[in-house]
Amino acid sequence: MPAPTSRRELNKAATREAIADATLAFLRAKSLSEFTVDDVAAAAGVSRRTFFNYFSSVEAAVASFTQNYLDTVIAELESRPADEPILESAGHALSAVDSAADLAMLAETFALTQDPQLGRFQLQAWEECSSKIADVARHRLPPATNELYIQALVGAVVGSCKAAFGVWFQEHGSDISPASLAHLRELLGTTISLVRNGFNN
Amino acid sequence: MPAPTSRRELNKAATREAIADATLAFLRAKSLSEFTVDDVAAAAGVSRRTFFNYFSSVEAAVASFTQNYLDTVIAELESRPADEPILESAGHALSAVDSAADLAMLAETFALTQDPQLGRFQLQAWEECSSKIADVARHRLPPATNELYIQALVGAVVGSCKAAFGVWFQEHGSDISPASLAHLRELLGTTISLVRNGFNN
DNA sequence: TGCAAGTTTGCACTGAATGCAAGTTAAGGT
DNA sequence: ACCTTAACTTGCATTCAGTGCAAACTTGCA
Repeated sequence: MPAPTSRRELNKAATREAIADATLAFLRAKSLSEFTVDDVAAAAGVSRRTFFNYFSSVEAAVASFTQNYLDTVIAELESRPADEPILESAGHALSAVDSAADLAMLAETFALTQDPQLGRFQLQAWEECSSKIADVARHRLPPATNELYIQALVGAVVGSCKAAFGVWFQEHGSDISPASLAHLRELLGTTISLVRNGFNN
Repeated sequence: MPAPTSRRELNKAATREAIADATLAFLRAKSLSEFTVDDVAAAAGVSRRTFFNYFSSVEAAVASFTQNYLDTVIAELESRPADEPILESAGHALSAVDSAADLAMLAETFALTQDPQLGRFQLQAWEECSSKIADVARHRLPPATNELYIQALVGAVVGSCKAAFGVWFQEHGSDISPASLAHLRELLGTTISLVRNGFNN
């Protein structure tokens, strides 16, 4: 991936990250209603107006972390061989993304989901993810594949894996130790195979 | 269900419905940014402040339709015999709710989902639905059942059925004819059996 | 009838979100 | 190095969302 890295791009990316980070920092300390966009903008060293040039709300700023994580998984999925069974690819893609940073973020976003105001935006990130995965699936499955099959498959995979992450988070909180990660991978593996082989065991 | 129907309750329910209906009426004609809460409140014959006593936003008001539909399905699910296999119960519950009014609403909410601002709230309705179904499942499945199994199952069922509704809507739009409804039921049936028997056919 | 509890409303206030125009900064050609 | 152009940032002004509060009004009940 030859990043089209002009100076402008770099600045934008840095600003974007600064804003998102500042937002997250506030959320670690306070709830949504206890700080304002002005606070975040100031902390990120940027004007209020610039904040809104990057994100349409504080909620959207936090959701960017989840989006990043999910996009990474999707990139991983796309890089799998095209003839691999798609559920197997999914399993590998999920296992491949396990850097501490990524997963710590994901765990944190699960914690944030407790606030429905933030949860909405997280859900939307997953939804967008679903539609991107559906695109990938459409290209990988035989061309004549039923649209229902594709969409139901993606819905089931994403829905159940999200649930698996939820179970993991409920048990381990923000614990990112190797043991915890191994458990996560096991949960995801089990889930994928349930989807593959059916829930009627 | 002995409705605890005092006069107060009736008034509240009527007001709530009036507000939700007025909101929907505006959305049929205009997009979110083209009218205000004041407009809706006026149309519902209620003050702006009262609108907010019932719903925290226009988006939440529309989402109430989806919530109602999903709650109906859940009630149906709960009324199934406790020893019926749970995926079978799910299939029956989905088929049972097929009044034209309910499904027309559902189709409409799918159309509205195009606006992400509204979509977020719809997603949240589905999410709440998932957690309610998980409660039901926890009571129906053997007590020792793995939490992962429960959550993954519910995630898969809800995720794939939502997808099935999406496919149906994409093909039929707001067509509520018997033929269209038959097709919907077929799509849902196929989806449930995919979840039951696995996507790896 | 009359009191207690539940509801509606208006008012006031904070802060989100967006358009616009003026100021800054980077990119690329000369 | 200089200038032009396009991209980006900022401040300002405006509209409207959302909430707390207190005063009016309804309903439930003794």
